[in-house]
Amino acid sequence: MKINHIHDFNLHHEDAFLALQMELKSQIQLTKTISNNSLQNCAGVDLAYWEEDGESVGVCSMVVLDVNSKNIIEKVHSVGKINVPYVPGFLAFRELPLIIEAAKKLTVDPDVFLFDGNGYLHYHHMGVATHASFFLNKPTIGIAKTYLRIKQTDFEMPDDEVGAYTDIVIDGEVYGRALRTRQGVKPVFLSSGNFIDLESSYQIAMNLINQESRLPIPVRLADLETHALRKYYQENKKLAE
DNA sequence: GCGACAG
DNA sequence: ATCTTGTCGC
Repeated sequence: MKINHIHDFNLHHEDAFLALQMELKSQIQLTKTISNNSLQNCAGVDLAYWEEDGESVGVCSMVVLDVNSKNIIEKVHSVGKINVPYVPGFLAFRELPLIIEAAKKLTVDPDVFLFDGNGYLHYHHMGVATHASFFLNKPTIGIAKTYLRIKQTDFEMPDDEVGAYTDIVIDGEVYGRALRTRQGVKPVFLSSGNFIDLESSYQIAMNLINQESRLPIPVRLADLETHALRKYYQENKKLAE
């Protein structure tokens, strides 16, 4: 698929990262409603890391699912050296290079991308799901497994029922939801990435939950895929020595 | 010094 | 994210 060129990553300092986040946050659009009926396919995105010759290496995999049949339409991935360290609030800068590289390999255009991480639920509304949307030009949704505490605001635990949620409100604004995707399992933290509203994000995410995981199927599959790919690359590395 | 900290 | 064993439950 075609990728927007909005900026490169030759900037490696937090103040530059912050300036870029402030610039992009003004372009976020969270009013669009997207119904499950209008959805054809949905992509899940995740990364895994390991060390190789003292360097950090990562693999990003995208799994595209047909929303109706729940069948896998396409799988792509990218591998490469990771040059940016993880800093809370700046995850996108670490993961985007491989995300973009993987997206370029897609032959289908997913209607929506689901990310392992936050979107609007972020210090500056610029989680990886939101930031990636500017490159992908597609609606994105963020699904984080642990809570990112913003302005000392804790989340309210939702009831232990499938689909139950509590809005995460900070300074009077709804950032996202603590969402119980499965009964008896810890909630996930849902937020819009971009080009979609929170309620649609919720409906789409819940429609992709099965008994396998608390994560939407495409994200879960991408998660499994990155682990399998890491194992594959590490074993090939050993064979090469 | 201590706690916080998406992945 | 990753390092790791057993263990409880469907």
